[in-house]
Amino acid sequence: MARTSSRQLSTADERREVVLRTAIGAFATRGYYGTTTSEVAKAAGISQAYVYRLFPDKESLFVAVIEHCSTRMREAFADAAAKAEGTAPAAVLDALGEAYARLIVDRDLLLVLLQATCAATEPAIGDAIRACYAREVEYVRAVTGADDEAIQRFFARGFLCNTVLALGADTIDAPWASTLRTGLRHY
Amino acid sequence: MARTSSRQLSTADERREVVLRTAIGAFATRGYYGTTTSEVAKAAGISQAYVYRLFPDKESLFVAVIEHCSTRMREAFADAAAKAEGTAPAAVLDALGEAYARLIVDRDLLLVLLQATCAATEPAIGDAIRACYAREVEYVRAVTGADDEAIQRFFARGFLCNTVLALGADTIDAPWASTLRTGLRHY
DNA sequence: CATAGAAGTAATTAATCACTCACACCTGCG
DNA sequence: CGCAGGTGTGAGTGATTAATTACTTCTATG
Repeated sequence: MARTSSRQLSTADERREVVLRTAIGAFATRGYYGTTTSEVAKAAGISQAYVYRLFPDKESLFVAVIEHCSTRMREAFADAAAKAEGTAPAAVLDALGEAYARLIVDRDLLLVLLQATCAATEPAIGDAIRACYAREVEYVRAVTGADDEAIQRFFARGFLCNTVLALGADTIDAPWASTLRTGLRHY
Repeated sequence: MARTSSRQLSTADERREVVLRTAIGAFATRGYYGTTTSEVAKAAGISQAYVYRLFPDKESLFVAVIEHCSTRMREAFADAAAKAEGTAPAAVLDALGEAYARLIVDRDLLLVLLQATCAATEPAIGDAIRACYAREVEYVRAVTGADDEAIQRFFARGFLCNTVLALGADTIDAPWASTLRTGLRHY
């Protein structure tokens, strides 16, 4: 039978999806070490024990979250790149920047990647976030054809955005904050 | 009597200094939540209990570490700015960039600021790191006379450096890593 | 020398953590 | 219906944590 809405239980795969999505918010605000599995469970509306049915351990869950965010980011880039295909490197980069600006509406998605960077000394997490940025950089290179310098500028701008978000500088009315925000698109 | 080297005990102020300096390394690698007061104590060569004689709690210690790093950074900028005083904004900014490149030799100093950014949802830590960047940005503005865009570029480059360091991308031999490193000075 | 007070710690506390296990409930299928 | 297997949890486990307490050792000074 096709999945009916009269079902009370979800399949494990559906639950995993829910946990993954809700865990983003938790990890984004308090990072890997600062987030407890109970908080994740509560956010997902399940018991803490069941988190361990869906993921072998906290580290695996965090790595899965990283990969989820990384994938969503690349999908957003792919959308933008498809529309700007064949134009000059600078134009494609600009389209990707636009995609990034729209992505930023969901602050948590980018903050998770920042948090992952901060927890990169944990081997499995370091591997995951490095792989994420490796894919990201090579994807941008492939789709834009831009040179090293332009790609670097693109990512530097991204990291700036992340920092502004993490500091809450996007909602602070002070010269230093608006200087860091200069020219950043937001929706 | 002037402080003799035959003393076995340090003064509390001396100890506080030592703890502050050694705690930088601990907090830099595992962040605020991930670092235990025992690790800090061990690194400083004192008992865990004595950490609480020198600082009221873990949060105050971390805030003190942030301020210590922030101060050292501004001192480095002040040195560089003094030498480049009176030259064009771009030249002063370049001198500050050079100072930053030399500062980066001590990875931990910058990583602490990155970790503080990630823990900025903790109110006291957020206040400290925001104040740090507020001072930093306004200092750079005052000493260079550069416009918003140039200052923003300067900090974006700094955040890029921090991320490269945190990822270990400075020692990775892969295209994505060297693309992110493009043109970055290092010593 | 005696002693006040500072330097320093071992031992402990209460809370919280990641993780486990035994068990209950639900659901599709023969 | 019966029952196999998937969904889900309550009630723990031992380890670790930030923070405290009660105590010892050192040292400057009168």
